[in-house]
Amino acid sequence: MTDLKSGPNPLFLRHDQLHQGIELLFYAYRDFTAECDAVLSTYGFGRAHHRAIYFIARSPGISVAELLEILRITKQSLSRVLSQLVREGFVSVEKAQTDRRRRLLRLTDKGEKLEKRLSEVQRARIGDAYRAAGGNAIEGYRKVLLSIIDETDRKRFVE
Amino acid sequence: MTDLKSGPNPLFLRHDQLHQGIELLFYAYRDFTAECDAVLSTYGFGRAHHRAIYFIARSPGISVAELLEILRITKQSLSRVLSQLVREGFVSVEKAQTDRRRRLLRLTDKGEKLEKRLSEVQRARIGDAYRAAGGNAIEGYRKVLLSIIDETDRKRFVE
DNA sequence: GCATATAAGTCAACATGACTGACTTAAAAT
DNA sequence: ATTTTAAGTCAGTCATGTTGACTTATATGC
Repeated sequence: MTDLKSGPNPLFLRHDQLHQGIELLFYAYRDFTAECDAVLSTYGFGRAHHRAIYFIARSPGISVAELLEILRITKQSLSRVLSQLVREGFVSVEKAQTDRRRRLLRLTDKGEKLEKRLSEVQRARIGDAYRAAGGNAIEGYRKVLLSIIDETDRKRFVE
Repeated sequence: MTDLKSGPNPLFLRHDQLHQGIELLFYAYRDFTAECDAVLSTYGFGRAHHRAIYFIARSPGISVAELLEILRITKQSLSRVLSQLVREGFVSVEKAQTDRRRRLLRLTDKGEKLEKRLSEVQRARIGDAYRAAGGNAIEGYRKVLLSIIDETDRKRFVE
């Protein structure tokens, strides 16, 4: 495994450096999601509900199709959690004015309360990490994760 | 949401900056795992098999208890995938010499072949991202993710 | 206006991966 | 000899993902 040089790129990466990067992502995701999972379970919800709630909160009035694109799951999978969230009064649905086939999703007051609670937990964790790592590191974190993401979805992060 | 200053910490973080950090992690994890999932499904395996294979490869001779600590799942969940991997000849088990209750796990040649294939996919993705982001960014990525991880597990990354 | 395409929802069936709690077995430690 | 530990197992449950086929309503293009 003692790789030698490989081309003009000055950035030489050993396997163990790459594995460290892989494992950091695994452990961070594991711990990042665990906290909210605990809150959600007290509502009888799971991670799938959280994802729906989260992205509806970011884009009030998002359509079902748009949400499916973000989550990359099947209509059936989303429909299960979505109809549960609507039935229990966390999410409201209204027909779009221009295209009345589209159903636009919004959080109700009850939904917003839950969303705030969950987002506070996550903002606290990432905020603490950002502060511990420092401003320079944040930019690096963003750059690397953005490059990991499929090219088609990177445009979601233009500011 | 136009927060004003908050204390002596010079690093001021707006909600939308934190949400960007949260979403980067979501999309990156989604895309990072998707590629391997496709390979695994051709073997009739899932993500859980991959995680076992991956960490056995990193620590040949790891015990079941150690693996459970890393994955933070129940014995039953691990046992299902592990016994499947052993039955199909991807993982071998031997009793520890000193403590014969402990079962030490190793990849077989067949298991190593699969592991190499999966790791190559992941190393390529993270390697490309590292190169695209640059050496400085890598350090930032590491710092932030390390701070997201539960304190008890950070020691896994001392070099 | 009619044919086609699209957005959404639904039904049935299934796989995977997580969980709990209780129990067994073997071996180590006290 | 008793207790603790490591591992495995049994039985049942739940959440979240999948597929494929079908319906309904609406929009769009000819």
